[in-house]
Amino acid sequence: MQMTAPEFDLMFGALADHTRRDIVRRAIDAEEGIAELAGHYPMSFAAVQKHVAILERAGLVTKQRIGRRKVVRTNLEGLRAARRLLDRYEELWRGRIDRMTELVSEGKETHP
Amino acid sequence: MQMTAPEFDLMFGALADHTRRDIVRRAIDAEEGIAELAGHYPMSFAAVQKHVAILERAGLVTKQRIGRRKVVRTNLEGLRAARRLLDRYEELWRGRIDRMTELVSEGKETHP
DNA sequence: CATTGATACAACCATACGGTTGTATAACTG
DNA sequence: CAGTTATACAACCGTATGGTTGTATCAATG
Repeated sequence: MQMTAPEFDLMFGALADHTRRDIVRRAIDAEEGIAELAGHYPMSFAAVQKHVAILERAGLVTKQRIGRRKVVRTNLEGLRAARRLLDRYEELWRGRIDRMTELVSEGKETHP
Repeated sequence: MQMTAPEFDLMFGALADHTRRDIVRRAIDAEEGIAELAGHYPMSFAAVQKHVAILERAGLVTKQRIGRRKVVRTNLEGLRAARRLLDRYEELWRGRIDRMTELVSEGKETHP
């Protein structure tokens, strides 16, 4: 699953809020509806609802209707997409170290 | 290195912008000053300078004076801190699967 | 079908964000 | 030390964000 820049903007933007990260964590167990989630935070139901909407737009959670509730569930693939980008940066870093090492040993390699 | 919620806010917030992610990527090689970085983007020098400041405040890059330039360098530890949080979420997910599996096999275990 | 419970959505407010221009400071160079 | 280069910072502007309250929809229940 290949992500575009604006999708990453949404994803990291969604993760840049403590309440939303906590919702992601809680929604891993996929047990609570929005009203239940809202009970954990010192803000209105509507505010939490907006947070969930932002997470949903970012692809980090989905909502599933169960009875009259809508249970919020974390989307593992979304989390993985974000993590993979950070992995890529670390790979680039490693590549840089490799290039530096190669540069240092170049003398040896070209003049054995 | 243990991070607090507001630090993660800054970190993910900093990553929630395409230009800033690109600066992080470029700064892995730690070769360019701010003016050189600014050359890559369709915006003013001051705008790029502000982006770098945001990345610096988030602990994702550092600046090192070299001559009259200030070379921007990505801070690997910052990237790792963000990645580790996402890793933790995935572990929680795995734990949930384990608990579910355990629950399912419980019948077998208790009545062999 | 009227009521209750859970969610959705619009309007509004204060503050933060991404960009601009302009001015000031630091460090090399002649 | 005068001039140039690279960076810093303040002021400003439009828009997005995080919160509020109020109203509307939708599903289960008596």
